[in-house]
This record gives sequence, C-alpha cells and structure tokens, in this order.
Amino acid sequence: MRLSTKGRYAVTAMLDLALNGKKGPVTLAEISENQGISLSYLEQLFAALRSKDLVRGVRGPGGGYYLGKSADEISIANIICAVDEWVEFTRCGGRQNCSGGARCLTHTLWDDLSSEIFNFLADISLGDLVRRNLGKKDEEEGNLSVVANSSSQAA
Amino acid sequence: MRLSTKGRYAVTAMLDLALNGKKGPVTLAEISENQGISLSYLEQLFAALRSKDLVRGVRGPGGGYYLGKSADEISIANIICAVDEWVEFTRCGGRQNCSGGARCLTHTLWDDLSSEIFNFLADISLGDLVRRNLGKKDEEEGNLSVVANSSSQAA
DNA sequence: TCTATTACCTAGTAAATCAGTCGGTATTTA
DNA sequence: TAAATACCGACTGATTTACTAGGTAATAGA
Repeated sequence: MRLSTKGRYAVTAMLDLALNGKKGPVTLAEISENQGISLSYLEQLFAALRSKDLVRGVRGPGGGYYLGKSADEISIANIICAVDEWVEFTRCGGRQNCSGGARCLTHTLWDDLSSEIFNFLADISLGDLVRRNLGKKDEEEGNLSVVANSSSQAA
Repeated sequence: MRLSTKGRYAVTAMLDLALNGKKGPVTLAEISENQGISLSYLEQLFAALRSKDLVRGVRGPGGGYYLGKSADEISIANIICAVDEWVEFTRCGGRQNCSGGARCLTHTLWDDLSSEIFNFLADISLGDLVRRNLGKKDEEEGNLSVVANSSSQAA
C-alpha cells in the first residue's frame, strides 16, 4: 500500500465529485477552484481515475465528470490504487535469494500487515464518507468544526 | 497519514530488530544483510527512530541496537510517523479562505478518514505482528508460504 | 594502550516523484 | 462557427528516495 499526498488529492477530488455531482457533471475547473488543486494536475489524476472506470468524462459545454459507478461501489483503496499505481512489494522477488529466513519472515509479516491496511481502506466507500458527514451537517449548519472523531469502523 | 516505501523500510527493520533482539543487541550490518537495505540508509532511519526513543543504540564491539521499549508499546503508527515526519494536512490553514463550504467539507471528510487510518495503525503493535506469525511458524516449519490473510482486525 | 568494532554524523547524488505550466487536439453545445 | 470542456504530451523546479563516501566518538577486548 502506498498513501501519499497524491492519493490524498485524488480522494479529495473524488469526494468533491461525489458531493457536487448529484445534478449534472462537475468540471475540473470547479474542483480546481473548490479544492485548490491545479487544473492540469487534476487532469493527470483524472486520466488515471478514468482508466480505472472510477469517473466518466463528458466533453463539450455543460460537460464535466460523473462518478464512474455509484459512490458505494468506489472504495478509498480503489482511488488510491488508481493514482499511485501500487506496485506489489518485493515479497523476495519470488523466492530468489531469501535463504536465511529472517528476510522472508519480515517480508511475510509486512505483506500481511499491508494486506490488512489495504482491506481496511477497501472497506470504506466514498458513499460511507459522504453519509457520515451528512449526519454531522444536520447537527451544526454551515460552519463545520473539526472534531476528528474516528469511531464508526466503516462496516 | 503518509505511507511510503520509507515507512515500509522502517517497519521492516523494526520487525527484524524485534525478532532477533531477544538475546543481545542487533547491529545495523546484520539488519542490512538480512533485509537488503543499505547500511547508511538504515543509519538515517535509525537516527529518526532513536530521536523518538523507539530504539536504543550501544556503541563499541558487541554493540548494536535494542528496542527502545517493549514491542507491545511500539505501534506501527509510531514507526511510520518517526521516519515520515507526518506533517498535519492543510485543514484549510486554520479557516482562512474556506468560504464556499465545499472545500471545508471535503477537508473535514479527509481529516476524519485520515485519523481513522492513523488509529488503525496505532492499534497494531510490533508485538502483535511478531506473535501473529509465531503461531503460523508452528504450523509449517521453515518454508513460509504467504497466504496474506487479513483477519484479526488488531484489537 | 592499541585496535577493531560499532554507533553516530555530515555532505553529496542519481533517480524518481510531486505538482505544476504550457500548448496543444477532439468533441460537443448553442 | 465559437466557446466550453475533456483529453493529451512534453517539459520543469522542488522535493523525496535510497544510496555512497568519508568521517568522529565510544567501547570491548588483546
């Protein structure tokens, strides 16, 4: 797994799309304006997202981007993998010189942990995130204070 | 949160240390040999780990490194934060130009998700990882086949 | 006391990645 | 036809990655 600022940009942009795409496509110019990400960088990110069918583009005036599938079918792991092109870790390159054991053991442990992180992120969908916040929005209108709670283990 | 290959190197090295440090200190040369990480790079990583009291160095012949505290007191998040110097994300730089709402909303959502990932990794200790594999080692001696199971949600 | 071994420190570096600019082309609406 | 939008490729400064080189400081053992 790999979680960089690039992945954060992608998730942020997809969140914006999920939130604002209810009634018609959203342009990259809008996302750029909303989220403070450069337009060209968004284009690069969306090229990757599109190749994984996570978004669908519509050209021409009034065009923009739709989600490629429903927000519930798009996981955070999907998004991050799309832009970070997650190369699978060594895993000893297929058993080559992993003789001693210590190396293989730690690699195995790391691989297990890594899958665990991946599954954790694969279990959280864009829809989960959006719904989670709509609840909050009811409580306090407009001015969101950040509480950074981290319950709700994303069923 | 930030999860790069650098963090992976650090976790791998700490795992090696936890596994081999039972009876005396482990030298960086050994870890370098075991894990295929360059010695000088390890030195850099361990400088960061040492500054966070995650390891303790002993100089001179027969020296090396010990864990700075028990493996159960060291979380994966601790290790990754030590080497990746996790800068906290924008969060709108403290409310400055976050007027429209869309930006703040997605930032809030991202922050929540980010804390969730962090807490997830903070709940997995080095000791957990080691114990988890010792069980496996009983089943099949020596030659570990990687199954990449990801149950045991790290209580 | 000398020597080897280890941690510890600083500087430099090629390669990759990040985040962006620039200048286009293709498609579609009005 | 004109404007708006997605789409595409090349280039770029800054940063990060992983590593090399060349030290100094402390310590165990001869």
